[in-house]
Amino acid sequence: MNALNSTDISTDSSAKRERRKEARPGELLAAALDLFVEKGFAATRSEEVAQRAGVSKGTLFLYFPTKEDLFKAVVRANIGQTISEGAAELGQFKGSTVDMIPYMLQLWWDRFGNTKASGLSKLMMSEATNFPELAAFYYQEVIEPNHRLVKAIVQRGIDKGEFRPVDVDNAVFNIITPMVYLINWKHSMGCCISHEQQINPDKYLAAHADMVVHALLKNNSPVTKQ
Amino acid sequence: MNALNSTDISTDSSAKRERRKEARPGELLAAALDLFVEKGFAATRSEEVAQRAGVSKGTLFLYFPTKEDLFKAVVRANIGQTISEGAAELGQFKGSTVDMIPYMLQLWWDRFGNTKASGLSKLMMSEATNFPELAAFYYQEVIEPNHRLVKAIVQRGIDKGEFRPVDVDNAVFNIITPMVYLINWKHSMGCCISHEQQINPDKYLAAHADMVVHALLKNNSPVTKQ
DNA sequence: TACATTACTAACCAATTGGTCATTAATGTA
DNA sequence: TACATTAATGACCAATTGGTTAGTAATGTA
Repeated sequence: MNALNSTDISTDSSAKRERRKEARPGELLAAALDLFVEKGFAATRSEEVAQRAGVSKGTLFLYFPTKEDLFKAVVRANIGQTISEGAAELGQFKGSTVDMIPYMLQLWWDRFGNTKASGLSKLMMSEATNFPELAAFYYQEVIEPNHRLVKAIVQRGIDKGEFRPVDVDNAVFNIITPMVYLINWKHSMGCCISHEQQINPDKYLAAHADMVVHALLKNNSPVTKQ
Repeated sequence: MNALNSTDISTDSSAKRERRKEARPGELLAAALDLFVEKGFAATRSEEVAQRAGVSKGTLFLYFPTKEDLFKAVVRANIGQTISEGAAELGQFKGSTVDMIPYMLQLWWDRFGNTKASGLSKLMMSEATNFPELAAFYYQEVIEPNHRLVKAIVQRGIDKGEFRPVDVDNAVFNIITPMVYLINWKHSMGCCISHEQQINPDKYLAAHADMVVHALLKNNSPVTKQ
């Protein structure tokens, strides 16, 4: 496009060539995360990744030897920190476990669910069978620690006499899976349906917290707030 | 392999050529479902689909003009019947809603979750953004009816005075999403982790039903069975 | 200003693969 | 048995794309 003004040699397309060795990997990883999450690994063209990061395809392969390496780097770059942070923050919670549940869910949403990194969840689910070793890595670095964290909270509630003695390991799923579903939804079906069918995260979160607390509570004595 | 016994002309590879016009589409769709679920749409080679169905690539394109058409046919071929069946079966349930919940979950698992068709869930989640119109179709043909069904049951419990008056629309998610998670897990991470980390569907289902019932129950008076 | 270094580019290559089509052979029929 | 029909094949094509590399230009330095 813009084929006319050929007087000036420097067309729009040939912007200034920049050398920014330190910034490239991060920008490429960010672009790749976006595209992988949106289109899947195989359906994403590596040149597209480069383009979105503002470099040529050659530059992409300068920093990541293969497309698979790029994928692995994307996963590795976006996990780890959040869970340990959240665990630390929850560790010093002093209130009742009943209050802790909605607090934890909100924290999880703010720090992960509402973040670009949450796209990893759907990405890993989609590509798990294509990258088994990476899926196993994701399991032990993300899923398993998350389960341990939630399990500890449920156990705390039981130990303090707030919760009834449930099957803790399976109760964890009841707490976590609706959250995971919400983020996966956001990155898949959520893009394809009409506005009025969208899930409202705030209401969803509140209702879920309410359900979880009632499911665990020993008796139905009035909860802190409605 | 097996390059020696060239005496017999009919090698293993050249089996008898069969003409089975009626059976081909179904076999191709079954093969495609397997592979799409396992590897994703883009990562699945159409020749592989043909091979698994026992035909040549040419035959595949004889029945499905393009790979996308094949994908759409796979989705369309695997939805519809189960939901209405389940709805009918649940419609004539006469017991308490408390008993209806585990019954429904088990029914859902037997009729859908434990079936090849359950792979559709992960498939649609993976490819939703690549096939938005198909995702919307899946939403209104599968997801929405499912939600309506579960919603009716929760509403029944409230109307009969068994359940407390919860936010019905969001409570539905609490019931459904752990089930969806289970089948998605089975087709993704489940393939990549060690045996002792696997989810036990029976325990998972039982624990989930227990949680749901307790979450909805008006008071904690003893439930039918432990 | 001349030179060395290297981040970056773009043209290019080789392999893959969705899709086509002329040919082949299974089946029905007279 | 001869012929017509058509389901099925597999060699083939064109387009795509992961990955390479020779060359270019930005930057530091003497």
